Amino acid sequence: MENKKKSTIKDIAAVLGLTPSAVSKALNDHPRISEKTKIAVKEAAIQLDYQPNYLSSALRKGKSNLVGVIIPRVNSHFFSSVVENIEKVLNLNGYNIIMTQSNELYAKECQEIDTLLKIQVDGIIASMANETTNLEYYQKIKSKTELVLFDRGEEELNVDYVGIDDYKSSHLVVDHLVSQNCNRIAHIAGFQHIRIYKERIRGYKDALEKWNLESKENWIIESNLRLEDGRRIMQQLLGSSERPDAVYVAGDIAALGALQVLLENNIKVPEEIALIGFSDEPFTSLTQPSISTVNQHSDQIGKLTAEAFLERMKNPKKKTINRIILEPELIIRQSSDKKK
Amino acid sequence: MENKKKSTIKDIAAVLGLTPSAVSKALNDHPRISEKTKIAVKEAAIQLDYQPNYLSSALRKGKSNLVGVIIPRVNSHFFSSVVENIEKVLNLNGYNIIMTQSNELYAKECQEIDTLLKIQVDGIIASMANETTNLEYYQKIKSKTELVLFDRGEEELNVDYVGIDDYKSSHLVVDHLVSQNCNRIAHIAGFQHIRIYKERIRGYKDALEKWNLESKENWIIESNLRLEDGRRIMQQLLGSSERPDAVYVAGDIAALGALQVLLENNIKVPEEIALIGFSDEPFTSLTQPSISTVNQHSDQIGKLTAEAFLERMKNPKKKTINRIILEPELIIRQSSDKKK
DNA sequence: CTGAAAGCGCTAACAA
DNA sequence: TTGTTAGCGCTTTCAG
Repeated sequence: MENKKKSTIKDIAAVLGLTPSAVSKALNDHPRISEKTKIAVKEAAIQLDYQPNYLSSALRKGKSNLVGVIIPRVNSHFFSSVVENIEKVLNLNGYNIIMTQSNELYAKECQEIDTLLKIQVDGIIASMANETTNLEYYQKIKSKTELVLFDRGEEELNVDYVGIDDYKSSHLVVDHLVSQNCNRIAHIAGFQHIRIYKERIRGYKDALEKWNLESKENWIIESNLRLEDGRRIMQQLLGSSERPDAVYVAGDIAALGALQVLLENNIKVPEEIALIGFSDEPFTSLTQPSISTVNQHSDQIGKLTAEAFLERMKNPKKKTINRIILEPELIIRQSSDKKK
Repeated sequence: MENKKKSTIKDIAAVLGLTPSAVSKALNDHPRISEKTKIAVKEAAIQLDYQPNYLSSALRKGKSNLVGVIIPRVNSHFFSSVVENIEKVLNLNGYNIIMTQSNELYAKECQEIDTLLKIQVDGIIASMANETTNLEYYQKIKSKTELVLFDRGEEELNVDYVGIDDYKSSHLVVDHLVSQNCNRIAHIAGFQHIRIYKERIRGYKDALEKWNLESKENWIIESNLRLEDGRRIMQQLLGSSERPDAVYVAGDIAALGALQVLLENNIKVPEEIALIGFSDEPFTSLTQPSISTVNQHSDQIGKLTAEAFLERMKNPKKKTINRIILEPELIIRQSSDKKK
């Protein structure tokens, strides 16, 4: 069995008859080291299959160049695309990311935060779990390191944030539904304690008012927006005395559940009931009928979030908070387009 | 602006009039420390909002309790579910995972490997990128730390492996298609240089032979199995002089592309051409018609891979290699079921 | 241009 | 039961 031996700068130093400090400087292209020794050192490093030890240099420098990224679920196109773009930008700037998922659970989120802090990440980029109402752990992050939020973030935390205009999204949705002659529009909403969902509800209500449409309280139903939530609530809406003629769902997965129930009940979509989701998950274009939805520009969000983070790292003491709000884009598909 | 100050065992020691080493022992429940001081230390740790520093303890102990996980793409149900299950098991055993994705690119994979090695992970769990043919970097992992592979793994590397029986999968698929009276079965394959795809091709050929069906070389087309590959190859097959009456695709995404082309050409699925994919990605049940596919038991693979890793950590010198091969399961949906 | 020495935060012998 | 000391691998003054 081969030996799992890792070589260190000491080994390189020994081979070349130098001191570890000289080797360290050579490897880091320190200006006051001769080109000759630099070349020799780098040569030897390759020979010995030298791999720098992050732990020790991070410990010494007090900087790990690691960034923790916490997302609710990895298996969602929106979040994984955001992370991909964050990673792209941060890698170019010498950072590596540690991606973790909360699975929408508060307890898991807290655990992940603690782990990341123990690992001594240089900062944390996060989108909060649905369950999270207690901001204590996020305050803890703030007291120990840098924090930037995207999509699901609360204003009270007073940190840099990148997201879309959720209020406006609802207007786009309602305006479009009205143009399709819908006037009994229900909203399968996310939990009101989360800012983005609250904004979507607020936008929905204001848009209804704008068009002089009635806004029934039992047409706004909050939930976790899982598949089964969409199914359950759609069933509930179908059973109610006053059926809506359109349903605006604050998440695509729940919209899919709602669609399943509609089809199982032989209800024509969009003719009898129109349907609109949120996030532009890829599967929305695969269903029959395809689901109209709102594009959140995950690539832009990822890029801008990473840039906000880098900016914050350069200037940790800056007091002004950066809030970047992108324009949402309505994607009209079969589930809400009666003309086709 | 609040101070981003992290407290250390020194701070705790100072508060209680102890030495750092005593505090360290107390925090780690060392037996030769009195209950009284343990309680006092833990109390003070909470007061000071103490967060252990992984870097230093890892450096000292030569063990980071970090495990690197490299997957081709995070945005695939199969891989994200495997990772989720790996994480579950490893967390229970005191490990944290660092999840990275190669995006199917060899260069990215090498970069991720180097990063993980620098971070001094205690081991790496990986599923290889499609592009990877040069095993040099995997040899490098082996020479520095522990390695366990799942799904996409090569036998020559001679490391612990968890996967399904790909050869048998193809038999299940072909047997089923034959039962549906298909006898001109094409195969949109993965690249032959990857063992699992080679096995699927081998199984496909042997199964055809078993049923005395002709096996045309231009009915086996290798590709990257992306959506556009599925589209392109399906188009090619439709244009060929001898059209198949069934297509077995080695990946669900490519199968989706193939389905799109079939529908665009008004070909009845499964009546004119039957279709079967691979991996049981959730969207396969959403398409119209839904896509038959092969279930790879991602949860089991994740769990068993993590257990194999833990076993290896307990006994790094063990020479015998563990190869765990699970039974595949054919999931019959509309795209291949003519009776419905 | 290179060397000597100290130290990041923590742990583990060995002493006391 | 607690303290002393040395050191994990690397960086960084400060000397030479």
